[in-house]
Amino acid sequence: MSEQLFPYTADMPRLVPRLDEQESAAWLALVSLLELLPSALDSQLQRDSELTHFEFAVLSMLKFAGEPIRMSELAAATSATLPRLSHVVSRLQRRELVEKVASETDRRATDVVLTDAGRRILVRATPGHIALVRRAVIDSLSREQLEQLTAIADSITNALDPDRRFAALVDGGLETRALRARSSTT
Amino acid sequence: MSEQLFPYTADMPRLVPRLDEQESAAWLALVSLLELLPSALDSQLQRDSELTHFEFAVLSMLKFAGEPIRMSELAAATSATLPRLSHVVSRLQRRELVEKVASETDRRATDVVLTDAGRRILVRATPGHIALVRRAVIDSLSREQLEQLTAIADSITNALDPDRRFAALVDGGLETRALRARSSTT
DNA sequence: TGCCTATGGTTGACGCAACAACTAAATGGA
DNA sequence: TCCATTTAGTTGTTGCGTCAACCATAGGCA
Repeated sequence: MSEQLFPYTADMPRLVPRLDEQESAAWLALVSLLELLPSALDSQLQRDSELTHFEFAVLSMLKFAGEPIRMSELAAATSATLPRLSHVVSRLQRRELVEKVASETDRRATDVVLTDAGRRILVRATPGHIALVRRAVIDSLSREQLEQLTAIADSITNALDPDRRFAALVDGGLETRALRARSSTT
Repeated sequence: MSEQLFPYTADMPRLVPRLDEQESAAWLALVSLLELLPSALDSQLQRDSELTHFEFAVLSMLKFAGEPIRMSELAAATSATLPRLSHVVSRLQRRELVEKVASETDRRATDVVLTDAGRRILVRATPGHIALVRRAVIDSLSREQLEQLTAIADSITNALDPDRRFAALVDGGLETRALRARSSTT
């Protein structure tokens, strides 16, 4: 009788140990999540606000920062590559949701700011988005599971990006900036 | 002093409650994961085996099943839409990694099987892929966290797809089939 | 039998992302 | 000062995914 039960436990050269049943279950569950959740986010935002989830994240970060941000900083904050961000920001600029400003301190650099229109779109898009996030994620989990999820996701992203090149910058760079920008307008 | 700390706690119409700090942390961590993990999987597989992660999943499911599978069944098993799968299977067919067979019982339906070449590619691609999955996910987590992850991911996918239209079919459809197919060749 | 709807799947157009190649400006020596 | 290297960002190409439209068959049911 064969022991070959799950796809990822299938026979293969044994340089790397196969996944046991528990590991396999966790991985398959995660893979399903990786397929389903992003499309759900994109289609809700696209339908209701003509934004991709990534565009929404970019606008959110800009609003959070409250002042112009370097492209490279924004890329790190959204876990994206610079080419990707560049294309997205160009599109958002064409729609007049953001503005590009040449940096004065470094003439290679580009800073990005949210326009008023961008802010309006974002504010309008947010409730529906949060509703989905709640329905799909937050409300399906207990408080304990929320903490577990945070720890688990952090472990994985840390393994994928040990140098924190794509770290969310919420603490560190952006956060202190955001507070500064905010207090200066108070 | 403003309490506006995280993007998702930003002010907005209050029809839907904002995320508190714990919810926000979990969500941001998950979003980073959703950006980083898929690209890591795709780029490893692409580099080493000229496969996307989704193509790998399709081939895996076919190997697991051990016999021709309905397109629609395969779509559910891989959490994909039928158009997406159709395109992918056509590409895989062009590369002679899978074969399409007209079903005899239902003349609208298409069944898909792994070719020998497809099996070889898959076997060659698997160790490197598993190595990444281990390095990034499995080995970063404790046994307890693996169980937590399974439960959490299942809750979320269940909320996103309550009718289980995109359920992995590992138990139920495919599993029993796979066992049957396997015992018939013993 | 004939129709009507539902199901299974394919196709083409369009939009977004990855990758590589490129320009321009800054930095760090010799 | 001059050159080499690194950093910041943009652009073009190519490939994949989504969506809508479509065709063909199956399954009621009158």
